[in-house]
Amino acid sequence: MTAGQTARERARAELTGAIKDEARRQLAVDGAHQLSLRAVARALGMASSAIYRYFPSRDELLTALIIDAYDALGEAVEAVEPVAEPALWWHAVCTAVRGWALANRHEYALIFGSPVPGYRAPHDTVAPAARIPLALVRVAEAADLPDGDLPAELRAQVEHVLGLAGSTLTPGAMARVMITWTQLFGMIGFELFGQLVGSADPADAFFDHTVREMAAFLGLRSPNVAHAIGPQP
Amino acid sequence: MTAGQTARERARAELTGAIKDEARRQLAVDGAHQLSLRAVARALGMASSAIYRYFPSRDELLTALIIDAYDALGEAVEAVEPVAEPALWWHAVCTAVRGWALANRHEYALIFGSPVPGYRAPHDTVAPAARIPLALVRVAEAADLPDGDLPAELRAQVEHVLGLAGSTLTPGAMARVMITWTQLFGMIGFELFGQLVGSADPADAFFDHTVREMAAFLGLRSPNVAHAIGPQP
DNA sequence: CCAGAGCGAGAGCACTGCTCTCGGTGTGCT
DNA sequence: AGCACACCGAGAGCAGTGCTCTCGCTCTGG
Repeated sequence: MTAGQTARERARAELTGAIKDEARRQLAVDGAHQLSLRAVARALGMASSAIYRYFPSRDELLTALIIDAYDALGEAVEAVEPVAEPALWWHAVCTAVRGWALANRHEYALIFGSPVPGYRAPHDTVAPAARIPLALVRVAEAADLPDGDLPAELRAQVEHVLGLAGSTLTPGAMARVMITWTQLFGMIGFELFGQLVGSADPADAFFDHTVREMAAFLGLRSPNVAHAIGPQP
Repeated sequence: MTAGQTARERARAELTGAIKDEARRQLAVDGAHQLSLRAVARALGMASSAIYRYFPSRDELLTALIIDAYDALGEAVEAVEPVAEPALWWHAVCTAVRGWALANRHEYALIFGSPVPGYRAPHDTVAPAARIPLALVRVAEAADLPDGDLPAELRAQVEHVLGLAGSTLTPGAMARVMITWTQLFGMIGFELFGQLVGSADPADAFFDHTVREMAAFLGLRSPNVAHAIGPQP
């Protein structure tokens, strides 16, 4: 894939990657707020102004990191191997999301926390962002989920989403997937941002139980042999 | 209430309030990231160094704003008048939360988005933060919710929370309240932070439907349906 | 082989949070 | 009433930031 590139192009791609890597390193340590272009340049031994040859602004660098984070999370989720029993598969996918979030909390905060710059350009991020809910849809499709009554307006929206996703789910089932989707990220966000500190502070048990409850809400049959296969640490 | 205060104390309280008001104004316009102590001082016609007589750092100012925001949201939620039918009351409370969030999105992002400074001091904020989940608990107490099976570890946590909240709910019901709590804020956060942009973008219908579904999940009878199916533990 | 695009470095601007010092002023105690 | 002291506002200053501009050097396509 690097064939046909001039030396300059290769150097540019390499340096772009190095800048992102260093930025990601600082992001993981100090958070998005502390990320400084000058500090990145300093760590790379280059003048701060040279960074602007690769990223026109700090926000553009952050946007690039956001897209990469979406992709990393998407890959982590898609790496979950399908299991015949949808409830178990569901549990594995949810656990993968949480595991990635806990392991990369600043990157998670970058994509699911409050938008850091004035406003994010949504169009570059919407495609990689869709990978995670799509993974949830794939699990749901493996089960035979009942439909459900939906108000007309919502039904139209959901059917449009079904078209985008190329999914065979019924609108009622898709709506429930969307509900569990928001629940999952709400719970993980609360855990990461300290909102559970007074209640379900070590959130493992709460997370595990909630995922099961949401699976039941979705319509996935819950495997009552809980001790057979436990959650991955 | 201002009796017994010296002129200096009154002036100090007044200026402290003025600083917070101006900061809140800038927050609402530009977001937390853009909030600048110097700009606040400039707007108030004072030297930037004088601000530090009232707030020792920018983060302290933000923390004060966070606590105020929690209280404002708490008041908005507690201002919801109880209704005899719990499902309706529930709906009103959830709608109040969303309404406040939409009307004060930067303040909402400040408290429920990613923690802006290195790390926030949690202990000053945990008390006002508890007002919102407590309001949800109060609604749940008005209904006769069934219990549910809980793993031992989670059950212990939930019972501890019940003690803190002084609630008469069963552990199973309390756990479901916590699940719906995280769902509610996950959904609102997704709407505010643009995560629903490709799917349920005008989120009114989705929100409305989800609140009803979560009420049914909780065990509140839906007012429009004769006898909704209760949750299955 | 050479014009022009790409590139790195440095200086510089306007801004930030924060500190320190310096006078003036209101306050509580004697 | 007088006074010591804590409090307060202003200004200068430090270190850091994002970003721009200009200057030479180098690699590249024609």
